[in-house]
Amino acid sequence: MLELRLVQGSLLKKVMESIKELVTDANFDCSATGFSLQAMDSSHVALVSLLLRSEGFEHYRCDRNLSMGMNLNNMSKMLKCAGNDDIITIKADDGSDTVTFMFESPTQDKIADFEMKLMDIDSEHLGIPEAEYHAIVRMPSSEFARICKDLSSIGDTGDQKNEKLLDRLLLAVVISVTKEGVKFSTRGDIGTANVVCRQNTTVDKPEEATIIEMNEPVSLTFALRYMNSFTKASPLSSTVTISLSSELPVVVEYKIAEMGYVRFYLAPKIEEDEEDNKS
Amino acid sequence: MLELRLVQGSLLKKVMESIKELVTDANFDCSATGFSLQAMDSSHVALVSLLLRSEGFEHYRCDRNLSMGMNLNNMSKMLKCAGNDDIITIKADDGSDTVTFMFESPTQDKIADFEMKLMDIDSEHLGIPEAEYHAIVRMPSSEFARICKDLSSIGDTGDQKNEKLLDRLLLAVVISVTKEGVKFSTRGDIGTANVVCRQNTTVDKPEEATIIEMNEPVSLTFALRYMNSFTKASPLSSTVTISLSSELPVVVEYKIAEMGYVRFYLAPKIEEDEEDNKS
DNA sequence: TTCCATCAGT
DNA sequence: ACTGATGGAA
Repeated sequence: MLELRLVQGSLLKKVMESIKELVTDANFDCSATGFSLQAMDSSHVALVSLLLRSEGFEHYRCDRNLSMGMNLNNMSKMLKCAGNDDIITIKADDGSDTVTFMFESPTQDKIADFEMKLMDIDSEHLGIPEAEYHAIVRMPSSEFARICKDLSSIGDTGDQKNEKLLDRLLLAVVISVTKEGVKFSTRGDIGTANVVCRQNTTVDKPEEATIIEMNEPVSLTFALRYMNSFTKASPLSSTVTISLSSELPVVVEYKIAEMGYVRFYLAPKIEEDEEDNKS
Repeated sequence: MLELRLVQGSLLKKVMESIKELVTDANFDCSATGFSLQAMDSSHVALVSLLLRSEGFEHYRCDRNLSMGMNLNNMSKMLKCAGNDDIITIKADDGSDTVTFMFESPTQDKIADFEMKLMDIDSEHLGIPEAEYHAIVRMPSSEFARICKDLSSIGDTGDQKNEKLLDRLLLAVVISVTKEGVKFSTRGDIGTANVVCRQNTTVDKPEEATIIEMNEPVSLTFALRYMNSFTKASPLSSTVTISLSSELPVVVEYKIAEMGYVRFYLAPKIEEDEEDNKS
């Protein structure tokens, strides 16, 4: 028997919006600790890790560990039927092959329940080791999203030809961190772009700060399209944390207030010689 | 060496938005006087003339006259990466085939630079003679935009058939000026429309006035779709000036505070007989 | 291409 | 606080 009651239902809606572009099917794991998910994106390049701790739920009952395979598109469709102020309850009976989402309007005038079939999904649960990172950048999530979007537009010729679409998929961003700041760079058909954000802790609101913790300078290249996908999680948190080490996947983390986080992992591209890039 | 620093970067963003629908590629001319552009629209019917005087820049360095061919779509993409409060600097080295746009956030915490390739563009620079106009109308730019939009909707059947699209392209507006006011008229599928604006100088704010300077009455016909394109410049100025003479192109001018103007020139349609229009 | 949601401006 | 506009998703 599983019954998880989440007063701030919009959180769950936002979580789904933030990961469903990347992941189509995934196992949600429930334990006494919380409600979590770990899944590779469909092209097996990026990894998504979600945790909603049990303490964040108004009511959390999970008699035994349970792994529920869901199609995230279908789940997202159901969650869209919940109002933003609705209380969401997730229920599953032992041995059942379905899960039920229940939505209560704030006034209790409307109560909806949606039942969805579960799926069997193979998945190796990767242990993700804690690592020391060369550099950790914390910045406003909106600013990070804006930069990723701006840099994408540089590689976007507006051309709808397949060849150009491919370019867009391959467009890379170089993220370089020094003590002074973090630099995002790209090179596209119409030109090049560099955006530098200086460390800045002297702002009115702490969530507007850009904070850099650096042990050693680091410069890594990533596929920009994944970064852009990650920024779909911006509504979850006003800040984002980007943790970088050479030869390690970058971690882009959005904390979920009182509950946990969504983390995205992405392996860097191996830097090729300029000549190779040109060819 | 060219280096132009514009504190109110949003001006340049607005300028681009106002002309990029009409012109796809154009030469920007830099001289000690200022930063200017003159270009025909892609169908060679309308002419755009832009001037940003050097005095309007916080810093203006232009060692020698320079003509830089740019694709306005790409330039516009880059300028969209600038925040509305950013300071924009345009830079080009002598002999370089690129131009660099630099954007500084007001707090200086974010500095972006975008480099764009220049193009070779043939263009005859037309000398535009100063002329005496039969009538000059000054009115709020928002009102002019609203009228053009409203009149367009009369010719717009909402029908997406090619035949109807063609109608929309050919839809004409008659602008008639008398001492009493200015009249905008059109005739479309669903009916006819006349909007008369009376001279009116007794308003609270000068930018709300409608002022008519008239030497002799004039009535001219123009393609409405170009007028609608011109009104994209409305964000640049709260007033617009429309200068009319029979047999001369109309001039639709938006002044740019402290800096210059954007002017649009459009030749009148030769009035045909009513019968001919119907056929 | 159309519709919806989010953001900015009034 | 409301409306319009723009950008993203279906």
